Amino acid sequence: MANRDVGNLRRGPWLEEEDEILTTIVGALGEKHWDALAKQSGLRRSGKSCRLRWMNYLRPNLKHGEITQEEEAIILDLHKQWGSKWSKIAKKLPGRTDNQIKNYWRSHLKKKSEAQEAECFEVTKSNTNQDSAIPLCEGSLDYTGIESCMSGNGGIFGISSSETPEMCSMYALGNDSPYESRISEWISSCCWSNEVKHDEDCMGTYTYPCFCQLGSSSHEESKTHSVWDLWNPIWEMS
DNA sequence: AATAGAGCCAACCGCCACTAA
DNA sequence: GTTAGTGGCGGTTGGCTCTAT
Repeated sequence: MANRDVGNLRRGPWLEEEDEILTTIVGALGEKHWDALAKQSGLRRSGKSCRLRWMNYLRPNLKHGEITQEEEAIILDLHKQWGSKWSKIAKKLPGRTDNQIKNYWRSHLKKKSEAQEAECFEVTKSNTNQDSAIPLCEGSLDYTGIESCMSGNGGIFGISSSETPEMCSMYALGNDSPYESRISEWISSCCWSNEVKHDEDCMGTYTYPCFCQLGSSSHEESKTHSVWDLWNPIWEMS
């Protein structure tokens, strides 16, 4: 990466000497007032650049090694819950920066996650002779499917099976949607019912009877997936 | 050995929120 | 209430390294 000086400011990779100066000045002045700190340091760097270098590389207690399997599992799980809230996820992984996690996600986990997402698609062309399958877990939600999947215990929306998909949609998108508070009830009830098999921590994958709509035909089958995959698209839309 | 393509990651950019004047 | 300054965040860029051909 070539240095690209702009005006009086240096850009591009940091030199060892610059790191030493920045470490010294942050030690003396603290992690604040980055613009003033940058000027006082004599570094030809912007305050933003100094802050970024400190936060992502020089800060004490940062972990520079590889992401562990435990950390990877946490990232995957939290990304399912929160999406690309990297700084929020980073707070749960001491020593890791949001930038590290973001880069790791893009280069290692995105494909893995997408592969898991693909499992959500009801690809049963051979069974139905349909050319296209309707994804129940993607952004364009099929509320009929969701309702059917989730209504066994009242559903996370608080609907009964007699209510319409439109009502389901309305609840999910409304400001006073009850799903957020009901989801924990739903999870706990599912965990202890015969209807849904659960894994060890009750927050991972579930197998539940699922009513699948494929084009004009439909069928019923068992489905194993994370509850968050059903919940997140709704959360993002609300 | 040379080259192309993919993957990785540090750094930058632009936007937004917050705060003080 | 408005404006300017600042910090924080997520998305993007681009150079370096590795791997396959």
